[in-house]
Order: sequence, then C-alpha cells, then structure tokens
Amino acid sequence: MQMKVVNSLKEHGLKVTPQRVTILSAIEKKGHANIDEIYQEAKTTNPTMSLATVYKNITSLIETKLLKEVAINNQKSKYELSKKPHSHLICKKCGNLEDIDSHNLFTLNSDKLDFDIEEVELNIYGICNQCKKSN
Amino acid sequence: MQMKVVNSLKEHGLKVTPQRVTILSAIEKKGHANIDEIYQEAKTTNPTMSLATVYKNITSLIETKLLKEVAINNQKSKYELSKKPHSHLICKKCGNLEDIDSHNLFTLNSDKLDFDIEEVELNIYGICNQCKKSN
DNA sequence: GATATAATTAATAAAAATTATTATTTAGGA
DNA sequence: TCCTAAATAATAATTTTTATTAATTATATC
Repeated sequence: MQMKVVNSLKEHGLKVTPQRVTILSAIEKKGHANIDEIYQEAKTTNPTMSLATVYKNITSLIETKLLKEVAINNQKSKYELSKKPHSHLICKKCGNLEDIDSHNLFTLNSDKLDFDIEEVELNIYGICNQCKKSN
Repeated sequence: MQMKVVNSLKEHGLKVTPQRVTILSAIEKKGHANIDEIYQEAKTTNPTMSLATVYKNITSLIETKLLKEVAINNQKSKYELSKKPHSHLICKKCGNLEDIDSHNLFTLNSDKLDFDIEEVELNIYGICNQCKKSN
C-alpha cells in the first residue's frame, strides 16, 4: 500500500478503501488524468472497480481538497493531487498538460480588486516542444 | 438585425442566419453564458430554435474564433465573444464570472519555456463582493 | 481479535449532456 | 429568380454523469 496516499486519506478524514488508494495512485502515477484515464489505469490494479465509484470518489476527494480539478477548454477536466500553487502549459495540439512553477513567471502588482482571492490559476495554451518537433 | 454581429459573421466566412445572429446577440447581451443560458436567451427571440443548433453553432463559432470557450472548475463551460486578452474573476460561491483587464495586474518575466504560447488564461477563483455582502 | 454500524462499493438504472441523422428549409452566389 | 451547398428543426442515438439499492467493508468500541 502507498503509505503516502494512505496517510493523506486519513489526514483528510476519509476511510482508506482499496478503491481510493488505487484512484489516488493512478493520478499520482499519471500526474494529471481525466475520468476515463483514471478509470482505465485503476482497473489494471483493481479490475472490478466501477466507473461510478471513480466519479463518486473524485467528487469527495475534491471536496476534501485532496484533489484539484483542472477544467480545460476543449477537453474533459483533468484531476491532479493538491500541491503547491503552480500553473499549466496546455498543448492545443496533443492536449498534453504540464505543470510549471509560476512563482517566478509573473509578479503580482497586487491591487484592490474587491474580490477575496482564494485561488489563482493560470493556463497557458500553445504548442508543446514535442509537437513542434513531430511536425 | 445587429449590424455588428452580422458583419462579424461575414468577416469570419460564416453564413448569416437568424439563428447565429440570435446566439451571438444572446452572448453579447449576457457577457458570458453557458449552453443552457444561451439557449434560453435565444429562445426568447427565436422560439423555434433547436438546442442542437446551439451546440452546432457554438462549435463552428469557436472554430472560426468568433467565440471563446471558458472552461471553469465545477461549472459548465461558458462562452464569450472574442475580445482583447483579459482574465476572469470567478466566484466560487455564486459562480459569477467577471472580466478583468490583466494587462497591468501581472508583469511577465518572460523566460525560455520551450513552448509556443498561443494563449494565456488566468482564472482567479474567490468570493465576489456581492456574495461577501449577502452573507 | 470479534462485533456493530455507518460508510463504501458494484451493478445497474436513470438522468443529463452532447452528437449524429435526416428531411426540409434557406442563404447567397450565378 | 434559380441552384446548390449549407444550415436548421426534430429527433434519435450516444456519451457522460448521477442516483438507487443490496451487499460488502472499514473502523471504532468493546
């Protein structure tokens, strides 16, 4: 069992089921994955896993902040383990999504926005290096 | 007929149908809207409008860059008329989405990312002023 | 370690969202 | 005005997501 994942579930007050461990491990392995990718990956470990279980757990894992949704134009949402704030490079050709550390990329000029910021997400769409080379 | 919308369709090489004019006008009126909101608004003008027509046109309007999708965590995608680059303030309570000019909000420190940037999208989630007051 | 109980799961049905099909209508050029 | 390809309405089909339910299981308490 993945100790890291097990502890994470306990810390967030969720029961440690094999299904949850499998789902989180699948996401950790892939970095980012949509529902179908998670389901496929999870089934290699746990063939009897139900798709409905994946949906239900994704929901509760997001509610408990263990997972984060990444909504993407023209694709199904992907999910990632919660980690320190970062941004994404999203390839418009192959759809690949890659984390980037945005800490030094931008400098916030602050400002009064009359809005309580809880979360800042920067999505950068373009063509990744892989795609540039392959064509 | 909305001259602006009609010209926009012509410029993008799309036939000017009443349905398209209605859809674009609905989005322009609302600023941002998801499929259902567009459909509902459009039906007030054109009651025989089919939902499938809305879906089909949203697709071709995006392909021709007349519209832009805004994928949002925990909501259905919204659509907006293409306009100059900007960012969004997204309220996690009421779901409202508001444009902000991000031109002066951040300063890009450039960098070599090995990625051809086509589009940068910054989504800021939080609680809007309205919601802060109402509770 | 055994047991009680509430939560979780698999299987499935139901609902919601999106896309495909097709006959008819229409926009726009000849 | 007429022709033709494109667009539309209506609907079916498909895909995606959520709800239901009976059976199973994690975990707290003894």
